[in-house]
Amino acid sequence: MAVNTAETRLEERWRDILAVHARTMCEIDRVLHPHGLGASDFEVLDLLATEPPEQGEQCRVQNLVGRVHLSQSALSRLIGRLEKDGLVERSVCAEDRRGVWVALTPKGRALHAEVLPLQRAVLRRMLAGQELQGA
Amino acid sequence: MAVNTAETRLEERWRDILAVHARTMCEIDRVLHPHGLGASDFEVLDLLATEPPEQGEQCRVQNLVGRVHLSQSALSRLIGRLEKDGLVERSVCAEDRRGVWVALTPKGRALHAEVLPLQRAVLRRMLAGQELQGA
DNA sequence: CGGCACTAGTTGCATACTCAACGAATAGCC
DNA sequence: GGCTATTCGTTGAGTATGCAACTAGTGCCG
Repeated sequence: MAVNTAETRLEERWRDILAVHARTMCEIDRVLHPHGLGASDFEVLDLLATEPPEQGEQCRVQNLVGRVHLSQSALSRLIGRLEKDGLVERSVCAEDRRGVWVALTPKGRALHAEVLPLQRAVLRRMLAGQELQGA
Repeated sequence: MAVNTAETRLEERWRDILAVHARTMCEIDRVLHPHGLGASDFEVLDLLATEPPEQGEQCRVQNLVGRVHLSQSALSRLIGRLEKDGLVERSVCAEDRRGVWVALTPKGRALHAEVLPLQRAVLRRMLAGQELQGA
């Protein structure tokens, strides 16, 4: 019975994660959609925006993979879409010519600043009352 | 500063959820793939398997939507795939002929029993250390 | 130099997802 | 009965994703 209980709690916890994830993700998508962004797009923009500014918000694709929960190919295409929309710029990395620098354009920075409060608001709304951890 | 901290914690919590979700989901997929299942497939099988047995593990599609984090159309196609693989059976609901009953076949029940321990193991592995679920 | 292994990023292909539109059955209302 | 609104499930179209294969560049060892 003790084992059974532990199993059940694990199961419940997983269901919770699934539920919170789905609801929040969906809501972020919904809120960002009018601005032409999806949740993953925002994640990348956000990462670039919070890069050490001395880098000029520049970042190797390599650095992004592993911080976003996306395959390398998906990230490549995502950056392609962002570039097409004029939100980021790609440039070859001089030191290692295999690499690609990705940088936020002014437009990208502006859009990020615009939608950041929206995303935060969703987080506050969806993650509140969920305080199972912390404290 | 206080507000800023709260924002940051929210952000961190969201990142945690994202990370745990991605890692666990991916691992479940990896473990289930050799058996021809994905994570969503298992979720539906699991739901059907834990239905009140007096129903004969039968369930309306309607009941499933809302318990899986999938659109109705995605669920419809998923059930289609499961049916094609002989894991579930569809039948029209006599009382409300718009509805569709979905029932586990013996093969489906057997496969569920086979992979359940695998999924549980992943949960134990990935969700442990994330939170000492005390008690 | 030449060759081999490895890494970075992109692309072809197959698959699964969402949204919107649809067809069928039901429920309510006159 | 007949009519409209609603619900249930499926299907069409467009998009995002992952895997595997590919190109290009680097590093190492001979």
